[in-house]
This record gives sequence, structure tokens and C-alpha cells, in this order.
Amino acid sequence: MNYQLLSQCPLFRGILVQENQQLFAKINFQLKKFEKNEIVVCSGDKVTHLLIIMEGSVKGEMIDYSGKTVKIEDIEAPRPLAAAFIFGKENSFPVTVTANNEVKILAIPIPEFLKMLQLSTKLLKNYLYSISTRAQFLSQKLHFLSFKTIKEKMAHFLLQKSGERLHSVELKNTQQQLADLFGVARPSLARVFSEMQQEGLIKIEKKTVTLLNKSALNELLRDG
Amino acid sequence: MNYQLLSQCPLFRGILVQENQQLFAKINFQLKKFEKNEIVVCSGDKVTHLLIIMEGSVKGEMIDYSGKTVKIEDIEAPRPLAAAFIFGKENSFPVTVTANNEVKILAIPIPEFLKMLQLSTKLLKNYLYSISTRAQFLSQKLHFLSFKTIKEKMAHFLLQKSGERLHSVELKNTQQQLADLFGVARPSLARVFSEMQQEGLIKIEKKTVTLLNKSALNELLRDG
DNA sequence: AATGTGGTGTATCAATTGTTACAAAACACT
DNA sequence: AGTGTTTTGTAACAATTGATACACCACATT
Repeated sequence: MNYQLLSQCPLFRGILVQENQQLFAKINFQLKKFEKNEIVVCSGDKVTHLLIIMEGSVKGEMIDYSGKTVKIEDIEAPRPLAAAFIFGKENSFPVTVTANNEVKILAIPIPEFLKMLQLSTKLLKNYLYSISTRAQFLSQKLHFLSFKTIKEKMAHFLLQKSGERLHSVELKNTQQQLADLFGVARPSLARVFSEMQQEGLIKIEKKTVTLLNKSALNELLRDG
Repeated sequence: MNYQLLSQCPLFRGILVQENQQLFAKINFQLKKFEKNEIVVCSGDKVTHLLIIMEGSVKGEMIDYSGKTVKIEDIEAPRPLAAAFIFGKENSFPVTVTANNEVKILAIPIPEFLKMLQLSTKLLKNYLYSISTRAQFLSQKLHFLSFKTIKEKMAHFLLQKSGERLHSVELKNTQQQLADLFGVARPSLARVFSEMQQEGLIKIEKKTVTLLNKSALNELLRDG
């Protein structure tokens, strides 16, 4: 197996090639090959292994309620597959995964992976880091979506960017990119910008947004 | 320490009292007492310990950007505190935690907790289960919020409830409860119900919703 | 039967946002 | 400076939803 490549995978980052070799020597695992268009896992399959793509890329497709398939995302080597679904309540794949090209996949049975986690503190840390960070990311995203109006989202965004001390924010994205991030239409975003400016909440000069009234911005979040 | 109580905590569920005793004998930990209104952790503090509330309850408060505090939630014993923030990228508390009454808190340094995870397979499983399930929950919630119109949310809800085979759904909640779940106003929900009925998508009889055109419902999700 | 209560269907109006369109401004490149 | 492209500001209108109000129905209680 290519341990050099493995160490590029977030899960095994920072672990010496030699350590990995010793680690894998103690457990059972399989290295599976899939031809192009071959199905790797089916939606609904029980998750029994940790699957790590070592070579090639796969696509995830969801089967909708009428039977049609909709492409979700591409995953490229070297990355684990559905890491959040290994140990959770719902332990069957939500998507059907198909090989985009010739693919090599490392399959570690869950009990074996548990063993590995207990053998290597670094691996355990890496794994906990990855799923915790993902949970944090989701949690933050969810909090962001909980703001209903564009003005609230904007206030939250600006306050977060500025931190506790600063009173100005440098926008590094275009309005269009910001609008996409917020999930709103670009003119709507621009309208909110000019409204907030008229209300004396912010001042916009080119790409710099100055927060003139942080307290008022905060109240927008609470009352909304 | 009260190991009986500990085993009621999701993290230690299914582990014999005796095992827990042996486990805790091998590590360093502290049992801290806090008086009412005493601050347990401050927003911004580095997360250095796993904190588990053993007795009493605490409240989490967020300090906003202008310095005011806003209550977020109450947490009652026995439950861990901010379990998702222990190992993630952002490893400082997002909230300030204060004791609601006299509180006993079990504090395990992170390196010690890692040791415990490697010593007890059951504990490791429990912990992975809890944070994975949380990630799944968040992911699902996020997916749900990604639908913009009420009609889309409704279609998703009904298709999910009905599954692949069934063609009818029994509503176990009132419209008000459903509206709260969707985060919309009750009359808006009722309006969407009647619109979808007029369009021939569904049929409503008392608490039973019959899905007349699953394909059309699916297309609502994709195009929206 | 009378009454009260909670849930539902619906209408009206206001607020917010999306859509489309277009002009001005900023920018990059020659 | 001149030209073409991207970005921004803004307006007019449509679509969606929230807010409020009220009538109606089902049901339980008396």
C-alpha cells in the first residue's frame, strides 16, 4: 500500500510512514479496486467499513423518492467517505457512490478502525478533530441561517468579521459572491447595504465597511 | 464520586459502575464545586478540560459584540458541556457558563480524556456516537433549511415521512406545530397546503395527507 | 342543547425579497 | 486616453411570506 499517499489524507496527517505501517500491520483491511462507473456503495447500504479513496475520484448521487438520481458531489483521493456516518445513529449511506474512473479504495472494518484509534493517539486526535470541526462548521452555518432577514445576516457577518475591537471590515469578495454566500439575490444585498448606510449603521467606501453603531447592529440580531 | 449518576450520562451509558471506577482510577481528574451565580467558564476561555455537570444546572450566556449578555440555554446534570468544542478547530468556549444553583462539575483534562477513550472501547463508541449523531442532526437540519419556499419544505417533509413505498402520511402534529418546525407562520402553511391541493399534488382528509404525484413533488425540490 | 375551546380555512394588507433591467462607476488592458 | 469588461447602485414590478383578523368546524364539557 502507498503509505506516502496515506499521510496526505487528513486522518493520517502527521503520522510517520513507519508508524502507519506498524499500525496497519496490526489490523485487517482491504484494498479494493473499482472500474469506471462501477458502484462503490449503494444508498441504504449499512456502513460497515471506513472507506478511504486512495486513487481516482468518485461521485455521490442521491436517489430521490421517485427513483431518479441526482448528482451531489465529487470526492477525490485521498479522502475518507462519509466519515460522519460511521458512528452515528443513522448508519446507512445516504448516497450511492460510483467510480468516476479507476479507483482504489481502502476499506477498514469499523471494529478494526476502533482498534486503530485506540492504538494511535495521533490518529484519534486527527479523527476527533475532523468530525468536531465539521460539527462546528455546521453549527455555525446553522446559526447563520437562523437569521431571517438579509439585514440580520449582514449585521451578523459584519460583527463577526470585525471582531470585538475593530470598527471596519475589508470586503474581499464581490457583492455577487457575498450574495451567494448569504443565499440571496445580488440587488437585494445592495439594497440592504444602502439602507443600512442611510440608517447610519454603516459607511461604505469602496471595499471598506465602517461600523458606525455596533450596539444597534447587535440589537438587530436579538429582536429579529 | 457518584458513579451511579455518571452512568446516566450518555457518555458513560452501558459501562458498569465497576469499570468506571477502574477507568477513573487510572487518570487525573477534578471534581469542582461552584456556588450559585459563580462563573464556570468564560467566553473565549481555552477548552482544556472535558466538563461534565454532575449536579445542579448551569446557564450558557453569549456576550455580544457590544458587551451585553444574552441567555442561550440551560444545561442540567448529568450532561457534558460543549462536547463539540473539545477537539475542533475552534477550541475556545463560545459562551460564558454560570451556575444556576450549587453545581458539581467533573473536569477531565483533554489528554486524560484521550487516554480514557483509548482504554475503554465502550466509552470511545459512546463519544463517537454522540458527536457523529450531532453532526448528522445538524447536517439534516441544514439540508432542510436549504429549501427556500414553504412549498419546497413541505414537499421534502412529506416525501421523507412517506418513504419510498407509502403514498400517504399521517400528521401527528397540529398545523401550528408544523409551522413552528418549518419556522413559518401558521396561515402561510395552511395556504401552501391548499395550494398544493388545488394543484393536484396532495389530498388532505383530516390528518391524512395523500401524495398524488410524487414525481412532481420531487421536481419541486430540484428546481427550487 | 348550550357553551367554550382548540384547530382549521381563508381573506386582506404590509413587509421582504427576487427578478429584470439599465446606467454609472471602477477596473484592466492596450 | 480609449476600449471593453466587471462591478456596483438603483429603480420598477412580481412573488412570497408574515401579520392579523375572522368565520367555521370538531369536540368536549356541562
